Amino acid sequence: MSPRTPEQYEEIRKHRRRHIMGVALVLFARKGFHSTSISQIAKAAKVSKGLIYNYFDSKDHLLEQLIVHEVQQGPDLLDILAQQTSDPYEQLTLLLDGAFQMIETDLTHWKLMTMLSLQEGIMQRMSSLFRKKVEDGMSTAIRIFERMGVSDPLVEAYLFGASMDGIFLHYLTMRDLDVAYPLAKLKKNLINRYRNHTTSNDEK
Amino acid sequence: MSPRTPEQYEEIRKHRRRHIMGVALVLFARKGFHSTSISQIAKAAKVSKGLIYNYFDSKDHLLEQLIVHEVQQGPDLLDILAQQTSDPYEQLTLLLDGAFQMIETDLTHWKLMTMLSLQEGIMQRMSSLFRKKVEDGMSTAIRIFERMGVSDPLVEAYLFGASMDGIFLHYLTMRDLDVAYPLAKLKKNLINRYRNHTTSNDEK
Amino acid sequence: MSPRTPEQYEEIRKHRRRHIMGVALVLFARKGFHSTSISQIAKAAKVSKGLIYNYFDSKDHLLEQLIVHEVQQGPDLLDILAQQTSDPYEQLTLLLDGAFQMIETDLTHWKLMTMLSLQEGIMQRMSSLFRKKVEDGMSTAIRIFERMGVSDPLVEAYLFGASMDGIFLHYLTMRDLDVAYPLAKLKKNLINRYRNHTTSNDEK
Amino acid sequence: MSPRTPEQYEEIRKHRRRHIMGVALVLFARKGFHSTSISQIAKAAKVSKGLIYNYFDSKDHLLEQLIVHEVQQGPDLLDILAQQTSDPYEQLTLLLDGAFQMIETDLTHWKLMTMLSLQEGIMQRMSSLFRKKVEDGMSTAIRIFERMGVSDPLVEAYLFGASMDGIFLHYLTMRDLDVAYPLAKLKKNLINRYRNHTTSNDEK
DNA sequence: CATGAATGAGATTTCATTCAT
DNA sequence: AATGAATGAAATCTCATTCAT
Repeated sequence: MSPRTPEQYEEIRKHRRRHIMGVALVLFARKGFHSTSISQIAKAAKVSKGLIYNYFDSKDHLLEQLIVHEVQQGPDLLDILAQQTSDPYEQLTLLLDGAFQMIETDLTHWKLMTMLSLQEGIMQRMSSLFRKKVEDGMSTAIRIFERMGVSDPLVEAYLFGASMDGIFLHYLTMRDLDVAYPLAKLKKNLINRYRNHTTSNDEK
Repeated sequence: MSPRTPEQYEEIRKHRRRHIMGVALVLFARKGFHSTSISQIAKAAKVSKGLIYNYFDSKDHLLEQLIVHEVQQGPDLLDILAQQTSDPYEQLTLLLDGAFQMIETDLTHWKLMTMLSLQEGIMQRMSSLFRKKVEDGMSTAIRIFERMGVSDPLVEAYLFGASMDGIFLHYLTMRDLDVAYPLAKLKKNLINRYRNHTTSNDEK
Repeated sequence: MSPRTPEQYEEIRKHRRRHIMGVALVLFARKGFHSTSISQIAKAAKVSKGLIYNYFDSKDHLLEQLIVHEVQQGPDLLDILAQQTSDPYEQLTLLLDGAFQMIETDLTHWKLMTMLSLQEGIMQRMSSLFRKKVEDGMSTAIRIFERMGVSDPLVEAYLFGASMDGIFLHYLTMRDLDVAYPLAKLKKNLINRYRNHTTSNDEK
Repeated sequence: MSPRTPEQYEEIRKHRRRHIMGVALVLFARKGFHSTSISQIAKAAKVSKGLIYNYFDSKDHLLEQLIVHEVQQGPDLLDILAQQTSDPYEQLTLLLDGAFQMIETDLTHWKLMTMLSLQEGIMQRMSSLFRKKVEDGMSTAIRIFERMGVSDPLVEAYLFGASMDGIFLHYLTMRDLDVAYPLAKLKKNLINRYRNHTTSNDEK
């Protein structure tokens, strides 16, 4: 009879908002932003089209919120793992473990972000957000490689990051083509590669 | 003013066709398939909308032709390079050279294909085409690594491929964010890495 | 904390109702009926959307109530003024004074009514209401001019009314274009014009 | 077989454009801008909704074009008439004749412009256009009254203009309420009023 | 072979109105 | 009595595709 309290409304809004964003994330990641219509999102989320506009100003805004959430979300996997141990090799191992584990659970996020990053004009709007994120990640990785005594930690970090994303990319592609991809073996190989990396690239 | 021969007409058609495909490739790669309209392609190609339908049944068909052309195009960079020398290390060096050179010229192709491969329902239709392409590339790479005496050539090939695509991906992303990316250094590092790879990952 | 009496409730309702109508009037007059949404009215009135429907059946009904109120409101400025003095010239002066004073305070009402009267299908519904209002106003004005001895009191009344509304219309338009409008001078001129109007148009 | 020449296309476009604008003008003037949908315009013009967007970027743009056309259209009725005779009284008579004749033919234009001028935010965009138009009209009128020896030509011009628009406004309103309006009599009265205006308001 | 006007299906967006609380 | 989340119909707008010329 009496109206809901502001807190209850707030709660409802938060839930619904998350729900819609979750559904949109999956659809955007699966079919791309432009090929996903608001109608499809509404149907998948079992809400009306109108409601989505109650929560987001526009389709673009919905995407933007999604991106912001994604970027703010990942509170630096690197940082967290780096604090669990001080041995850089172990840090790397943990990092790899984490990343390869994440690949299964969070592939949707990764896929969406990668798709968007390839599309002109979408990421640009939020480039500052990203630059920060990228720089933070890189500096952590660089520090690890520094302490491993790698000759050129910066390049090593770049290469490491590229390998990881390349593996993700191939994994995704292969999966869509129904071709097996030896994720586990690649992981083991990468770990081995850095086991006593201290000397691997320095003989020059 | 003599009427053109059928052959000349044929030639003109082929030309036009290629021209339209080229323009479409660039636009698709830049803004994505769905965000590029036929009108935009027509305007960019300086032809009428109607003419495009004279050459392609539909927008989807245009994309399909683009993909087929791309796939058939690259007559295995790997193969070609592999024949220039028999020393596997040199082959790898040439391969890297070729790839890093291509990165500047053919990035558009790579970008489009990668975007499409992430988008559900587009590549699936042509999956057989791709599987073949991928398998061919892989087997060539595997052979190189085999002859270099790497312990697990298959995994090495996968990793190598992933690194390359990861580097491309990062390069593109960074470029869009106006951040410098040390392409040259990465290349040198990769070459060094394989210089005497024979022993690098085998100590286990 | 004693429960409110039914009378108090009634009072509150009346108050709220008027408040909403007042806010709606301003918004309708400013942006037009169709460009003003119930949400905007609710926000401006600091009540919920639902509450508005508690007081008015629909947006159309709200407008209708507004019009009825407006029409019934003005209990004939003309009549009132006419009773303050018996000299027709003084009556006219008072009328002009009143009208030009009202122009600042009640412009919103005038604007809304004029907008609506230009819009097909809105006033028609209430045409009987209006006809009455117009006829009453006219007959009062006609009587004044009659007693001033004007040769054609009816036409004079029409012309007088038209001048007044024309001035309002121009004043509003100019104001929106940030152009000064000599309201005071026009008023003085009008008064002068009728000072010894007895003879002004009769020489024919 | 062969495509139409650019000139033919240009002709088609011009015709259609005018046709759509004509239909839109009538509907906007009748029901107001916001209450008229593109669908209604399309249906009334017997074209598809899409075609309207082929000619106008948006509904707002259509309105804007309409306004620009209207404003540029009337190439100063005042100016034209002013040149037909040098006697200011005759000029005024011609002007009144012209205006009262126009009232029947061009009422739609007048109505639309008046409605729009009352609606905040529509005319503002084009305020410079209007200011110019208004100033031109006023200065011509002022010059006429100057030469008639009126004591305050500026105020007289304002009053004259206001009377005209007021008459139009009332005429329209009355017509919609199915009440007769003595247009002809008002015109005659106005003409008489200025016949020997030279002395009418100056006795003070 | 070539053009671009025209269509119509479907996308995005708005908003009056309902309803559970 | 009061709230604002939720709906759905209708509006604006886009664009692949057709077609007369």
